[in-house]
Amino acid sequence: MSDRIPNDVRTSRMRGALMDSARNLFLEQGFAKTSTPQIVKAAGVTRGALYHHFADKTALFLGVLEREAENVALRIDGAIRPETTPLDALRDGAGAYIAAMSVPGRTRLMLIEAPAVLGAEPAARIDEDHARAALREGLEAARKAGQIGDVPLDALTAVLSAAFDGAALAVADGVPKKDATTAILAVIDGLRS
Amino acid sequence: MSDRIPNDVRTSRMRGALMDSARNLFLEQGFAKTSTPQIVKAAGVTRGALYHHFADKTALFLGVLEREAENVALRIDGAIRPETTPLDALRDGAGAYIAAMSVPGRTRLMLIEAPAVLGAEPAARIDEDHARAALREGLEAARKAGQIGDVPLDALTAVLSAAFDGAALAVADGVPKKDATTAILAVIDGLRS
DNA sequence: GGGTAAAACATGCAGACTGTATGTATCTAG
DNA sequence: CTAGATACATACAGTCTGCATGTTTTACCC
Repeated sequence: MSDRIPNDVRTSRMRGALMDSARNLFLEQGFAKTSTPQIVKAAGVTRGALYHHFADKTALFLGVLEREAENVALRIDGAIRPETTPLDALRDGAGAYIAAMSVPGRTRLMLIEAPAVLGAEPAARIDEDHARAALREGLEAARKAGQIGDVPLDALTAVLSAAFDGAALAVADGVPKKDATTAILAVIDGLRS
Repeated sequence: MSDRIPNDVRTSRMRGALMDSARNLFLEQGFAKTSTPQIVKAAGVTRGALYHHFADKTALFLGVLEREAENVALRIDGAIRPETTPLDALRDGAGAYIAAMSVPGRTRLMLIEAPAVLGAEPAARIDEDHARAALREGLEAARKAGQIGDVPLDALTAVLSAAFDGAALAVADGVPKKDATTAILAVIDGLRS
């Protein structure tokens, strides 16, 4: 045949297709209720392909999750104007985070299922590499600028990150986005010293 | 045999034994990695008994979870002295919550797996009936007393509840309990108007 | 207190899923 | 062009969940 496809592009296409199908199904049904036969059927391939490219079902989930986290982090970075004060940057970032999380099913995927499927610490590590890193740097900058008091940074990052997640989940549960944003901003502003 | 046992006590004993075994295994291994054969083996009965008393595996999990949430709520209520101001009561409650959550595996069970297994809203409803109710009332009282500003209560409750959870999870992940408490108290104190 | 209905439990079975082992086609490199 | 590696398909073993069907124990009524 004349349609020779190099192995590397073949691989990346297959991995992409599997992750696309998996992402859609995970967003709709969640991880547990999505079976590998369903995923490969939606992608038009067989389970052999899946298990050739991913060690197991959770490895596929991990891949999906990392792409998702990157997209969220991108939207946050895009929302932060460089000339603002650290605390105002946090405020902007909070709004962008809530907005980015309003993609249907995304809160369940990233905030509910990821820790359950991968374990709390591995899931936190993914967040650590993306949105949470921005949060921690923001807090550090705010403290160096004297905008917030002397609170242990690791703990404060964890607590605030969870507060952001709570706001996003509340929105997904029907709380008006405006109210959730008001609440998060009240918490951030409260840190001001 | 002379050891006739009335059905109601038989039922409550069996349900209790199953929930005890399940709780231990869930705390150790998590929900997904705990099989019903394991649970009934630890309880010294068969799967028939389990499926006679519980509709399915998640119903058993629900029972375990409700008992756990009650115990946590009890410890919080016990820590709040009635004569304190609303905001100080919140501070005491926060400490008690973090302490109550330090039972090994409890954060994973209640904060990680419960939303994943039961869904975010049903899990929140359980919390709503226990610890979260106290939080909301505390916030309402603090606002009526003029201690905190005018922030939408539902949203603020959700955000703060998540912040508490984040503190408890951070402790389970190795953050010093003292640091986590400091961070949570900083957030609570920040609400003071 | 005997006997029937109902509840409590045990056993056996069907369907589905995950992960792996093995087979075949396609690509790569010398 | 050919040997070997890589990509994928097919087939299989083991395990799990939920249900259906048995057996035993308790409840109730005459």
